[in-house]
Amino acid sequence: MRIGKLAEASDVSRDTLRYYEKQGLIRADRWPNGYRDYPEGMVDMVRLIRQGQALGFSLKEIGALVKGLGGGLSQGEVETLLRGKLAEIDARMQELSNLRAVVARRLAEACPLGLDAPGSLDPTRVAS
Amino acid sequence: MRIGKLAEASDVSRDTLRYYEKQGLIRADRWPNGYRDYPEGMVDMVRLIRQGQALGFSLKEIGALVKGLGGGLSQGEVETLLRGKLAEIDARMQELSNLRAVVARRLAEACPLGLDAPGSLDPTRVAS
DNA sequence: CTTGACCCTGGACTTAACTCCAAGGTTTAC
DNA sequence: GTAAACCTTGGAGTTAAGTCCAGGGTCAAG
Repeated sequence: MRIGKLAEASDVSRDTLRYYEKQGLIRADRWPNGYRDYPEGMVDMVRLIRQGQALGFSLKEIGALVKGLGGGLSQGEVETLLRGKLAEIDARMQELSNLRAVVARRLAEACPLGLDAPGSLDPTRVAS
Repeated sequence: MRIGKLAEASDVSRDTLRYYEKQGLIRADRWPNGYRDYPEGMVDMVRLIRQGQALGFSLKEIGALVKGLGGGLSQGEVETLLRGKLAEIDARMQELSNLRAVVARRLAEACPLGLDAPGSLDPTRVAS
C-alpha cells in the first residue's frame, strides 16, 4: 500500500504520515524506486494513534508505548509501561464520567449560569 | 483570592491563568491597585478546564462551552451545544474503552509484538 | 513522448498553548 | 525604610503537531 492509499484509508494527510515516520511512530518498507510501502494493518495502527491523540495523549507518549512494544525494552519494562497506561486510561475514564455528569446536569437544568456561579460547575459534585 | 493563590490551588502557573483570561476562558475582578481578584469557585473552574484539556478538548472548544453558558447564546443554542458535547464525551468514552481493551490484552498476553504485526493492535477487535 | 497523477526530500511556515523576561508598581516582614 | 515577595503589562521565545512548498523523480494512459 502506497502513502496516498494509506492517507485516504486512515483519513490523515500524506505529510502527517511522513511526520509520524520521522517521529518514529510508524515505519515503512520501500519499493526500489523509493516509494513507501505499508502493510494493510497500518491503517489500524494510524487510527489507534489518532484515537490516542483525541483522548489527550501526546505523540511522544503514544510513541513510547508503540516503540516499547516493538522491541528494545525488556519484558518487565513493557509490563510496567502497559500497567501505567492502563491506570492512566482508567483515571481518564473517571474524569470523562465526571465531565459528563457536569454537562448532563447543566443540560437537565437548562439553566444558563455562567462564571458568576462557578461552583455549579464543580466536577466533583454529583447531581443533586 | 489573588492570582498566586489561585495558581497554587489549581496547580497552574500565573502566566497560564493570565493567558486563559486573555482567551476569555476566565475573568477576574480587580482591586483598586489593579491586582486580579478571583472568587473561591474559580479553583473548580480552572480544574475543569484542565480536565477538559487532558481529555483532548481544545481551549477554544472549552471556551465556547463556558462562554455559551455565561451568556450571549440563546437557550436553544446552549442546549444544542451541550447535547453535542455530551455526544462527544460518550464517543470518547467508547474510544477509551476500546483503547483500554487493546492495552489490557497486550498486558495479558505479555507478548512483545511490534509494528511487524499491526493487526494485533486493532482497536476494533475485542479480546479473543 | 508528453501529460497527469503519483511519489521523494528538505526546509520554511503556522497554530495552539504556553513560558519567560523586562521594567516597573505594591505589600508584607523585619 | 528597605528588602523580599507579591502584582502589573507587553512582547518575545518555545514546543508540539502539523502544513505547505520548491525542485525533482516515476509511471500509466493516450
